[in-house]
Amino acid sequence: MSEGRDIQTIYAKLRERISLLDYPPGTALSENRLAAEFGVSRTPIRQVLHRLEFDGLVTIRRGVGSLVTSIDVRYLKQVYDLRVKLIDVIADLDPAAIDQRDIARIDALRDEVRALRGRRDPRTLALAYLEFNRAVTRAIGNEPLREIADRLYHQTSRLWIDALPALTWVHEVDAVEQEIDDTVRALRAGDMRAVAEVRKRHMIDCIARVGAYLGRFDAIAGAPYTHRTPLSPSEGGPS
Amino acid sequence: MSEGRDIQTIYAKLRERISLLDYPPGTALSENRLAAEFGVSRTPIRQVLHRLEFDGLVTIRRGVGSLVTSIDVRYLKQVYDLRVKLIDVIADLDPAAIDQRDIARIDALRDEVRALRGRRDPRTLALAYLEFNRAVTRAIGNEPLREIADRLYHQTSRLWIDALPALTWVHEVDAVEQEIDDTVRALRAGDMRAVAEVRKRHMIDCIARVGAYLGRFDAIAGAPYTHRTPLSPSEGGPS
DNA sequence: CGAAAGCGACCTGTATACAACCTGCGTACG
DNA sequence: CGTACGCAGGTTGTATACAGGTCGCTTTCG
Repeated sequence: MSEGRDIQTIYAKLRERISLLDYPPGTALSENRLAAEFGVSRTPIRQVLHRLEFDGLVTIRRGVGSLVTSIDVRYLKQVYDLRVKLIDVIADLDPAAIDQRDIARIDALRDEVRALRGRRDPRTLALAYLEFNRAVTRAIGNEPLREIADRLYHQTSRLWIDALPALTWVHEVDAVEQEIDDTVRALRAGDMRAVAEVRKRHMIDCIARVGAYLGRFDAIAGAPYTHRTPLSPSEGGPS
Repeated sequence: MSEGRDIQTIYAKLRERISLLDYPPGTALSENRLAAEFGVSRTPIRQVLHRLEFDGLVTIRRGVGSLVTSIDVRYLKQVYDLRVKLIDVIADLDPAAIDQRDIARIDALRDEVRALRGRRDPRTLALAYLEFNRAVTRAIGNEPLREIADRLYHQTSRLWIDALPALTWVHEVDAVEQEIDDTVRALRAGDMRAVAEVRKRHMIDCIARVGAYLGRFDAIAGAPYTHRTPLSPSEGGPS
């Protein structure tokens, strides 16, 4: 059916589905079902699932299944802290040559996002931001750092997307559009330091907004945040 | 034969063998041979090899084999630059509680290293430094950063070990002993900032020494460094 | 004698059969 | 009625058979 038969394509598709919450936390990803969908055997599917487990997006439990991980705020707080620090590192190390087509693509994304102002469509907004992030990440010259940044982004992206329905729609759209606009301007000026500052500021702002939704994200140090459709009902208390 | 049948153990063993140059660059790691050695089938071995490929320590080529990667100086230069920058990030983020046993272990390692001053044994020195690094890495409180630091270290460790025979033995032993000594002192004082500074300084010094051996490591921007026993003879020119 | 084609041994990639394991439901028993 | 046991269905883990590919040696032909 679906014609993405090579492993890398399958990996990219599944990761995007998880990142965009097409597979919400707790979803069981059966190897047999995925194998049937992509027209391959379990073997390459297993390979992909194990890599997703390494990425922290899936938990494989023998006899149970491969489950999309819950959004662990305690852990993601660490990832966010790290990502903010890495922004400076990205700016300090040598940047890559920026492809003009990437800049044009980002420019187009800004218009796409602006058009979403009147239409509440969290998934499309999230997808646009994912593409924006992908283009910006390509500007990281240090190869290992580029891979690390990509991995860390996909770990945290779900948190914002999950919070989207509870946040003020127009506010979020405007924030994304502004970030894209500021970034495109800094990219055109060739000022990677400015790009870094823009990303850092917007990331911190985003953390603040999501944190307000979660109820003091900063202060969280104890129990992990369980998704609204949690896997383990042990947190739910007696019914 | 070898009783490390679980995947994690096999992974750790193979990674250490590669890191310590027990498997020099270009070594062919046959799935069948490894499966026989560890008493398992090809399946778990494949899983380990693919993870090692993701770590940049192995290249899997269909029809050829799983080959230990060559020491690519151009790439490792990026890794080194990144690791130096990450030292500061490690110091900025919250540290983990340091286990007193780790400090004691490090203290013991210093004596082990000192004893090596009169006996030229690169592998034992490298193993000691690997253990030292492992203990220090455990002090990184930020979990994703801890994993990243571990991964990056194992990518670069081979470069120094490979250069060891060409460097001044006593000089290298003294450098390691001094780094361990300085680190243990900073750890006992609970000053993570100082630990970071020590590590950064020693890392930069090490880069300089190895760079001298490679002939201006800093200036390298072109062809990758091919190991003395290179895999692809395409670099050798016409015979 | 040289070069090229062919073949064989070995390798990884994929598919599949089987083993080990977990979960939930039905049933039987206290 | 409640609890505990057992079994059935589904899941991942492992082993293995087969397909596809690469390399080097041998052989054969120019």
